[in-house]
Amino acid sequence: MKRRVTLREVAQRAGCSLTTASNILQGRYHLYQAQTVERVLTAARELGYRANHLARSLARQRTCTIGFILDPTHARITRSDYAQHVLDGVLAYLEPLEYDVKIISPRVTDPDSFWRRIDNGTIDGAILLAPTIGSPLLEWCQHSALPAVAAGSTLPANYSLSAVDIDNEGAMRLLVEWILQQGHREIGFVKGHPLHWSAHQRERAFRAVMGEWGYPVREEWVLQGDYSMESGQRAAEQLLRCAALPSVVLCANDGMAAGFIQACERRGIRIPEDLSVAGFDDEPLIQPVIPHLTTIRHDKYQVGYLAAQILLQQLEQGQSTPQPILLPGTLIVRHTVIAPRAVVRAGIGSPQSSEGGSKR
Amino acid sequence: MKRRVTLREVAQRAGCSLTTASNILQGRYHLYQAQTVERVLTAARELGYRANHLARSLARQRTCTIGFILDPTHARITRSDYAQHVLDGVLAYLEPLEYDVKIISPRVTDPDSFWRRIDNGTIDGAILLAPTIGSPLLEWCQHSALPAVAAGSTLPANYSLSAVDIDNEGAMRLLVEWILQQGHREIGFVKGHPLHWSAHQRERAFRAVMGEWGYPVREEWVLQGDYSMESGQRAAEQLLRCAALPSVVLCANDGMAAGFIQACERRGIRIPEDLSVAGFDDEPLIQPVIPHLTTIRHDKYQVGYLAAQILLQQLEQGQSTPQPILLPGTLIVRHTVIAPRAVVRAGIGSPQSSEGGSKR
DNA sequence: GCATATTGTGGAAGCGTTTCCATACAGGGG
DNA sequence: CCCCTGTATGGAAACGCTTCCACAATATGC
Repeated sequence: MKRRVTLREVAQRAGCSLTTASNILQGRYHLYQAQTVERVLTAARELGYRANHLARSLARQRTCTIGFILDPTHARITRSDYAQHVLDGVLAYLEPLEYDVKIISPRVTDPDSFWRRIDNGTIDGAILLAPTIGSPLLEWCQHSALPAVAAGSTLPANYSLSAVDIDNEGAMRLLVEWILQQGHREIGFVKGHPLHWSAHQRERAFRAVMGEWGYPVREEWVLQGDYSMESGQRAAEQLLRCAALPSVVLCANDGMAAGFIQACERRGIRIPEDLSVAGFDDEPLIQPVIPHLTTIRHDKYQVGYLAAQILLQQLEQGQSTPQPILLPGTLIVRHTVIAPRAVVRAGIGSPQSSEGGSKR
Repeated sequence: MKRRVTLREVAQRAGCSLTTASNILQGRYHLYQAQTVERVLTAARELGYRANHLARSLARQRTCTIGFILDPTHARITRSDYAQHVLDGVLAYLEPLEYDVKIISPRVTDPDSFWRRIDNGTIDGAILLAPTIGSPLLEWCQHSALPAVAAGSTLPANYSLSAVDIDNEGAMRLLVEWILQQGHREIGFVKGHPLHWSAHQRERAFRAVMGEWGYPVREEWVLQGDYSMESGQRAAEQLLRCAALPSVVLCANDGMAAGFIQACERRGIRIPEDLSVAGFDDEPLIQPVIPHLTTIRHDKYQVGYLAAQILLQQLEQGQSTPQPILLPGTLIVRHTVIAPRAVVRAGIGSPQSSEGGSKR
């Protein structure tokens, strides 16, 4: 393993100083005679010189590397589809800018090594992947000087941290309003994982729209889930024990919708003839299972892309005030939601409160 | 953004030299008086000192970071399920050892910047994710001094590069022999992507076992695919145009098997009553779609884990001779393969050539 | 012809560590 | 009392690069 070529050797060969070689290789040609520039450039080429980023980073006091930090409370999160898309977006934005991405997935719990693991001087900034409620990441972030942005979680305003996420509330409003417009009034809801902000946001939007339209939420139809397929199944089983059934059930994500539908069909409930079901996320992995799920689609790739962009902005023009960015979702109408029996071809309801439900 | 605490400040506060502070913080307590050790340690704690890895790397001439390098010929590979599992394994092995992982996904084609992108002094070694045939990665690797190991591709012997992969040939032999033992003789095959070594290995094993048992391969039943679901569908459509059909079709991966089965069912062919189908990979994402697919399972996580292990071994005890590691697959018998009509409850064939087909 | 810009170049001090080696001092054996 | 060994510590040179600033040499203005 032969030693790497250093700048000193290039300078020597070109017969000039380190300074000159450094400047020229950084493209500051105008400072020097064309002849000198030429000499340095050929020397570098002939020796196969590649700058040592480590030394450069140390001298420049910036590494051009950002950390993609996985929340330790998720188990093996790289396995999640979500993480992948976001990472893809991050890479897509950062690659052309010659920024590197370091994956950090702290598995230690002790706060000291945790901290050390993340911020040891090798990254300029951090993208926190979907920090959950009470995550040590957020705690860390409050005390750290390192610029950071959260990707995939909309944090409450009291965190002074930029965040990029899909607009959970807006998208859920969209869905609920559409459902109401279809004539549904008896609406069930399967909640997401209680440690995810998104779960609360989706539920809150559901309740808000119901309130605005003046329809009550029946609590026995609101079921706890945790975003997993199995929890969707459990929710279905629980719901089917109720005396009366809603006409539609909204699941806080597609996975639970899939589980829910499977469990229903196993019990002889036909979807959508007997019961309408809607999902959320338009998860491509779910599509082969439940091909016709009516759901909300949003762009996770874009979340990563924008998060990277925001972070770089912060790096370049100093810490700006944290701005939350919300990406809108779109309603994907397929075939698991139909109008409820009672109102098929009858009058369709409209909001009772004057103007609450406009989309952002 | 206040400056980081440096070693110098710790030394100053502890009233000792840089050397002393450095040594003590590296745990070389025995060199110093207990009192001094104590002073340095508390000084560091009080100031919240964290070593700058950059400077350390420069001084030590190793970065404790390895690159996880995506093949530029894959588009957006982070999206593939395969990559995720391997990455997961890599992280799992490297995290406890305090190694960092840098994701590098070169999107440039020009070989110079490509090279610079990968090896700029910031990584000690590289894990190449499933390099494909003719990939620039392999070309790079031949000329680079950086230790590297390929994960997820079994390279031909002339590449002097360690590789960790699933045992494509062995696993396919397992499957084909089992299929033959079920009594099948008329066997179709859907090939994988022609730029993946695995595709050739799987096909080669299929042909080898057929040869060893003395049964011909009917070329009109050997169809080109590319590992995608769609290509499985196309293969089915093409096969169904043949005058005669095989009794079983082996697809080189689960995705194609899923597409194949869907296309068959659409045309009224029942699986497995009319036609048996086997997959390969036991892709969890496919399972919800085709729950009962008979297939081969292997451990991608382990591929990453071992690749990382091998790489670190190379780093620590110098470049050893490249060793290929193959992880065995296991046969998962579910319900998409049944004995062919003709031989149900009849005599079962056995190898004609004496001893070719033993598992490795 | 002199003071003043302008242009091209290099010296040297960082950046924050590690580590080789030297030094200072104490104690022990002759 | 001197030499040797061993222990505790610090000086200083790396590591490879960037960049501030000074300097020399030439060109410009009056």
